[in-house]
Amino acid sequence: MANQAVLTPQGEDFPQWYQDVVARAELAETGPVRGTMVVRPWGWAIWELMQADMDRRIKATGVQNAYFPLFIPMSFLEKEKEHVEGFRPELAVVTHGGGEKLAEPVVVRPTSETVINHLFAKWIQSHRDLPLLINQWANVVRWELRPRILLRTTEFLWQEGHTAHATYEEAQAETLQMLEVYRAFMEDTLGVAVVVGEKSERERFAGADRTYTCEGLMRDGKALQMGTSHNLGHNFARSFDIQYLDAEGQRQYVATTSWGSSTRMLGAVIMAHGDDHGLRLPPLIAPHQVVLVPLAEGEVARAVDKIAAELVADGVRTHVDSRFHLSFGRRSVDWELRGVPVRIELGPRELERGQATLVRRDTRDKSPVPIDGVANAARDLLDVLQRNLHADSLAFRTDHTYTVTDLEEFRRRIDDGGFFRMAWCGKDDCEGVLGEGTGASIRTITAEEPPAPTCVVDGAQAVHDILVAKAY
RNA sequence: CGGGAUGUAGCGCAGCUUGGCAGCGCGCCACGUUCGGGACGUGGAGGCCCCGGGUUCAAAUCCCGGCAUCCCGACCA
Repeated sequence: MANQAVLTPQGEDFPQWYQDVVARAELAETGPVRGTMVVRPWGWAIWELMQADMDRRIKATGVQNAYFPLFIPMSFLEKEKEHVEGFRPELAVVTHGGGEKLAEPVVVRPTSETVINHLFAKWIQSHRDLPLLINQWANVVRWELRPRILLRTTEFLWQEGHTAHATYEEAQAETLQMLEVYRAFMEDTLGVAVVVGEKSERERFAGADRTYTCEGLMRDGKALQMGTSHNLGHNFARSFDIQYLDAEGQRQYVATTSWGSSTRMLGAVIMAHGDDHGLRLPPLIAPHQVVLVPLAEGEVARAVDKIAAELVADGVRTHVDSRFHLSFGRRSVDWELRGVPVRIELGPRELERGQATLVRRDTRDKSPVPIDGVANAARDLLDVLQRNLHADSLAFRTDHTYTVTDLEEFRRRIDDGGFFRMAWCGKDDCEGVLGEGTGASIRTITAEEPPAPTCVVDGAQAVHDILVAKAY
């Protein structure tokens, strides 16, 4: 009891309860170099399921996986002016190799537009080579000043998609298609309700024409960017001279896109679904979907094994916790902390009555179920949980989205967290004013009508509906 | 790079003011009793007190210098 942490969200800048869930669910820890992360087996097992699901969705759009180098010549980055200016402050630069000072420093990739576009220029000759749709799963390094475990780490693992198209319009369509892939993944697989929208100019990816984002709302009221999709227009094509011969025999620049999602999503799942008892995992990404906890060895354990076999036969990821040297309470709470969606507990008295206890992690409700039907009941519960977590997340976001028409009201309430929906004229100055002293930024520009006719900042004609929040 | 703090057992910390045997909780190991929501008892293992220098009979403790990490700002998937 003494060491039982209270995981109540603090509403602080970086809440202790989040760190507690990460640590006590044994998901990840900090590496030896500032800001690096170690993903522990349980966290990695979750990540693998997320990765497999995302990978399947990406490939379903016709994208192929490939792999590109970790080291990029500095000169590659310098080819795209905005790009290098955007990333320079957070580059890890290698100056020595093989005991010698390098003639040209190489950077550890912060993202791979430059090296991939360099190769695109070689690979693309004809309009028949287009579209070229590539994705890579890789680790990248950004020397962030303020790392946060899983949410912003110096090194992180992600997928980055890079595509080249014959026209700007096709690139735009690809950008939006991948945004939709992300949205569907976040909502259907992770159970996190997200807002999709475009980024403002100052939030845009360095080198992009247009940047789109999926923003989730975390339990502490802060927004988190969970995936981005960029239309890079002809910017990189010109810098890297990626041209093709069109059907009329004319040389044309391609239009490119890039889009990415990272291990940050693991942090997002914790922050969006975690509660005072630890992690709550959507069944689709739960390494164990059902854990069975027998109270005793012998007859009870054998009955549990039989239920487990039924579940396995049904394709349910099942685990039997036979750590009899630990108390029942410990075994039970362990899986709760780790977020396992459904538990089946069976004791000797229950066995006599022909019943087992079915426990769901989302609500923590327990119910007695006949042993004969408990495997089916557990399997059915998985679908219920998957939907319920999303419903919870959506309800939370709806409850914490406020329309404001007055700048003072916004300033007064922004610290309480949530999305603030408002009308905006689109001017950079006004965005600056919004952020001043509030620490908030425009998270998305949605496709909806502005909620008021005039900009909340300067009273000019409003052209955008924006969502503003504090963010990670 | 500015402001604040901290480095002591695997983890979390006390001890420092006022120098005098290296401590506590958790975890770990052994045995026993337990096991329906983070069990208990007994016995054990585990230390470059961040690093370097200085003061002193004596330094985790005082002084000087360094390094590292964390928190708060600016930057960011």
